[in-house]
Amino acid sequence: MARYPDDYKIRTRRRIIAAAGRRLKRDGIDGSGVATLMKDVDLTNGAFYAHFSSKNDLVATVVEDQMATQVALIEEALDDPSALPRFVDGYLSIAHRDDPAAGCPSAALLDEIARSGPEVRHAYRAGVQRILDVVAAHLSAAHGVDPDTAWNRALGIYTILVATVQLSRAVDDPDISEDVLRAGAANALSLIPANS
Amino acid sequence: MARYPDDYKIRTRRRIIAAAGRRLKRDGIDGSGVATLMKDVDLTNGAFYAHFSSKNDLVATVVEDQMATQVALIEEALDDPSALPRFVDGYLSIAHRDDPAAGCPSAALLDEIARSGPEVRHAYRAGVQRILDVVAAHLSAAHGVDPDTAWNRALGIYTILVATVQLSRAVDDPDISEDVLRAGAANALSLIPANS
DNA sequence: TGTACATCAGTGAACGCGCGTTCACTGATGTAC
DNA sequence: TGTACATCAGTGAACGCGCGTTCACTGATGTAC
Repeated sequence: MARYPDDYKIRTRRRIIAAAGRRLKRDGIDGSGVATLMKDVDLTNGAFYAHFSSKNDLVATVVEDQMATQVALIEEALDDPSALPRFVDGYLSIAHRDDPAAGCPSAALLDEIARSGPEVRHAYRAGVQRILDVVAAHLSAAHGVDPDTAWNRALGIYTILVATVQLSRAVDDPDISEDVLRAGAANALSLIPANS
Repeated sequence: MARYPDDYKIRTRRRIIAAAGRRLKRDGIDGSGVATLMKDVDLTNGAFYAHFSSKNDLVATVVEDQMATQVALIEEALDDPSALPRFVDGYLSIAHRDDPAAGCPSAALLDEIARSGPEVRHAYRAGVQRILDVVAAHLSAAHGVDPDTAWNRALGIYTILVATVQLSRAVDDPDISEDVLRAGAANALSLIPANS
């Protein structure tokens, strides 16, 4: 029908979403302009509105996509009973701290998401619920945590991880930043019972 | 010497800093323009540069001021041995969740501070260190926590509080938001040993 | 086989607007002589 | 006592720029007949 394959446009859309995920996590929501986002995939600003109805539409889509990626990543990581402590160490690594663009959307954007409109916050909530469900299930299955308290425990670990990375990025002293990461790991691990 | 009292200008400066603290926590750093910040204290944009050398200068000053306020607030709150759990409940209250402008700067701005320049991050680090010192000292004195681990423990409580409030604001479902606050309180309290 | 038209992803200029910052100016008060 | 000048916090218009969004247009391909 046209010179483009059937999935050409949707592939471009996916490229925009992926690149915008990195850009938003690096520069923030308010800090990323539409023209820049399109330049990241070698397109011009005008083409943006053939793919999204507004910047807000893109942001909500990106948050949904980023959270889905995070769910998949966690599900894959928690494949064996000793996996959670390893995941915690990776999350609280210097590599993650120094590369927000490739990292967790919550650590990079949570307070900006909190200031966003209903679509963005809806997408975030759906994602975070799935993450907490996965972690809670793992805590029950692999660590013998009472299912009634597993969700609470998952949330404790989640909040420690997110704010620890935020804090390690915000602080201007490299030694303190590393201390923060180490302390965060100790605290997160203290919420994980030894394997049983 | 002039029609103004000696402290007139510095009082205006303080008014700007206080109003900007509320505005930044409500709308974010990138979301708050200089003209709006000045309008908040019934002045025009031009007068801004008689008080600050740049917007960045103001933001660093505001972060310093906000963190000093937070330190004072915590020092005052932790006056007796049973004070910390009460502070946790207040921090994780619906009132705090629903009023970012009057609340904790970390909960409102931490990831935007992490993206800021050295001046802002320096001001933040100085403040957060004092907060952690105060909380760690209280944990040792009032809860018998080993001084070697008190700082770690303080950081665990701090990160749970900050990210829990961020999360409760980001989520679009009121029931889940309240569950998050409750779970955050349970987790934070679990890091505080019973009084001894 | 040739020509007219349809499809479609993307271009790039333009819209009005708000951004951070600069600067000539205002107007009220004080001092000098 | 009157006048010229200094001080000072603040005004408000203007600077160039980037924002989100719109839209007439391009150019390559396909279909119709």
